[in-house]
Amino acid sequence: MNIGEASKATGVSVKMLRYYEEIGLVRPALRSHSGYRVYSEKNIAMLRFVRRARDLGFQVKQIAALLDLWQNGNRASADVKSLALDHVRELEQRRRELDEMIGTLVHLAHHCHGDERPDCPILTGLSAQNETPPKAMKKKALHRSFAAVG
Amino acid sequence: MNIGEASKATGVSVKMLRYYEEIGLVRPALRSHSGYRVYSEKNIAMLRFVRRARDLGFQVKQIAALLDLWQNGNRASADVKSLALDHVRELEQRRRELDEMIGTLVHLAHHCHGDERPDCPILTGLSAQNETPPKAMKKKALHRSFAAVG
DNA sequence: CTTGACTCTCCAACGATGGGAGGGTGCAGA
DNA sequence: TCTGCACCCTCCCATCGTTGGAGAGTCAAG
Repeated sequence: MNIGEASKATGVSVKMLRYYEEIGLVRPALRSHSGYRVYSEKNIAMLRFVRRARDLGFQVKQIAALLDLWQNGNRASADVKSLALDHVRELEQRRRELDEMIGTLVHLAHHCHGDERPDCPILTGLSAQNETPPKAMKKKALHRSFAAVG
Repeated sequence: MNIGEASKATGVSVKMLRYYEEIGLVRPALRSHSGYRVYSEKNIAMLRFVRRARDLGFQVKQIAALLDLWQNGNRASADVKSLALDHVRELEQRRRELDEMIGTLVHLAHHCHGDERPDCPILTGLSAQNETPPKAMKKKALHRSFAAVG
């Protein structure tokens, strides 16, 4: 199977297939006589696994750990569950942050008459003296990103 | 006010202060005789505004629009409200996606006994034949990131 | 004058992804 | 066989917001 077919079969873009190989998330694919990557059904299954984990918001490093467990017959399901639940907690944390943002914005927007007049509580709220109104934001820096590709 | 003090006063890191200037989000700061950036109270207020908008998950481009509105006395509050509500919708979309991930993961984890045995429904769920179980993921690619710095 | 804390600019990295250039390959049809 | 097209290869660059460091200059206190 060529890389294009593998891409269609897994939902992972050609670019990402090469990238995952480059960063060592998956083992380098075999090559044809002319240097084309060749994928087996086993490879395809693994890549589908990777894609689903990405869809669930796992980061590549976490997926590497999951792949290890997946391929290791001696794993304990507790290890997998622990990884998964750690991730759930992280997602829930992000969710709380989103909730807070949404709440604040909705609150501000609710007090904005939204007509042609220039005075707007959203802007005055944003330029208020203290913390982001009305609740304080978390203090720890964080940096998250995720993507779902279809 | 030097850049370090401005950073403390606004909660924006020194690095980001220079970056925001570089990308044109804020006007270049005045300079002292020796080339140090000097910030006025007005600058500080503007930077606080920027930081709060970032805390609310606005992207830099959106903040630029907000800053325009903030500084433009002739703005219509409807414009601000519209921007804010657009953003709320985007945040809500992200939240739905998070919810779906969390739901799927919790469902999988719930069916995992989580002991020393190797068989684990989380892994088998991830390697299932079809879409990410149990619900299909969204099809459109998306790429989001946010940060809160304290 | 030295020392340390600050500042400057420039360059690189992160994470995951997309885009494109410039070149080789494989296969089908004329 | 030649041509053309779709595919593949490896590079490099851009994104977005942010951090880190190197190498050099500046400021103020001791």
